[in-house]
Amino acid sequence: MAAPKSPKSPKLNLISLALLELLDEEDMHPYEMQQRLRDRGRDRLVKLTAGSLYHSVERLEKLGLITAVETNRQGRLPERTVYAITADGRAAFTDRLREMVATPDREYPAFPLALAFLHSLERDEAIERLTWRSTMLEAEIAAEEAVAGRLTEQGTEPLYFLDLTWQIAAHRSQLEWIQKTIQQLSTNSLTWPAPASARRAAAPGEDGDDR
Amino acid sequence: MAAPKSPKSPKLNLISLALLELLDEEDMHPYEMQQRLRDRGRDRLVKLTAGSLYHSVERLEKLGLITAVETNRQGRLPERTVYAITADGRAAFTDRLREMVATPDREYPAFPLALAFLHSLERDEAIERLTWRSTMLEAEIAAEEAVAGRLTEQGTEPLYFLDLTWQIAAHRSQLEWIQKTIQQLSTNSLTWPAPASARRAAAPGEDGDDR
DNA sequence: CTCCATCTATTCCAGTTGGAGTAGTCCATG
DNA sequence: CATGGACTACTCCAACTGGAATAGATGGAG
Repeated sequence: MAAPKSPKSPKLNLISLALLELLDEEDMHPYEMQQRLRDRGRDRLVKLTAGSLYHSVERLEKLGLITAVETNRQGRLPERTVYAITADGRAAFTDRLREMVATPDREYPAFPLALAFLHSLERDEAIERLTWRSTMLEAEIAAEEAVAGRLTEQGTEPLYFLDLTWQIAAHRSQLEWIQKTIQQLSTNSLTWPAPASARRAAAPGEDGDDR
Repeated sequence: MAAPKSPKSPKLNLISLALLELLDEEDMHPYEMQQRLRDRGRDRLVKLTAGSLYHSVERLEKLGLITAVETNRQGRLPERTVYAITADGRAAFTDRLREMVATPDREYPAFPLALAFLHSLERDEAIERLTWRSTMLEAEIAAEEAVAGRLTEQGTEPLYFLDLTWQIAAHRSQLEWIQKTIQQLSTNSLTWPAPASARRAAAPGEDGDDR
């Protein structure tokens, strides 16, 4: 039973995982995969571009996780190759999924770095920008909650949109943190230093120098 | 205005931003940048590899955001080129920073996708894996809190480790969500469908939503 | 004084990614 | 029945990433 997990299988990326799931339900050709992923809204969880998709399909085939089962052509349109998942493919999907569930991945989002540098802005500007961010976040949360509401009304099992409830929870917590921080900055309970960066007013195209 | 913000300046990536900050303090050569970034623990916020670093330096130079000011060599070691930030570089740094603070970036972490697929594991295994994840998260939080505690004792201004407090808050909220979800799964208040072995006959109707 | 591990410093290259391009079909419009 | 826009279906390529390789320097153990 145990497919012996080929020597050094490279970690499947997100697109590959999404593709394997699709092919587990039905054989199809790459373009159809793209459409289906979009229809399911998977493009909110995975960066979806033609280039990467076709490349991933190729790689999955080389790894033996999927196989071409048929090629056909309509008129003079480019040839379409229909792929099917293999037993190894199913195994690889579950393996990778288990791993992704169990282990937090070291990822590098931009915002923490921005926070690390926040002190190089002026205090007032920092507050302003953070406020902007919190507004956008509020909008995002509202949109997500609308979707979640609709799904619930339709009677979709919550298990099927765990990703959405996760996102909502994450965004709510982020929003709270930001609002709390704005508050602290405004009341000076989080103190701002003499900005060493104040000497360089980073206005582009400056010619006059500093007083 | 003098510097009309070059036609289509590509978005600076995280390394580039970190490099610009370093060079704003002092001229230095690439290897030193690497060391300093590590010393400051920036490698927690930015994926730091030699390849990307040297490549970024090259690109920054091409963009005119930094310039080589000196090259020297010690013995027969490879030549070191010392770089300095330019006025454009300073401007680009602040611009990008402002943007990163203000706008939440569409990023694609792995966990939400894993959650979207969670139902293809068996219920018990899902619980087990999530429990594992929560344990690792607890460890991470403990480590981060230890660091934060030390910094506070040393009298470092909280403004200078906002990134850490952010991470702690984020991780705490994630931990809570996971624990709550494990709870719901265990008590069956979040119901599991026919297990993985029974392939879904009726596809759950996730509608394509907007936004 | 020689060997080895470790540090200094950079280069190389095989993958990946993502945006742009290509090329044919299908349909509505004037 | 030419014209343009939307859709189908890939293909290409420039840029970026990250791991490995290179190659000399340095300090300490035997």
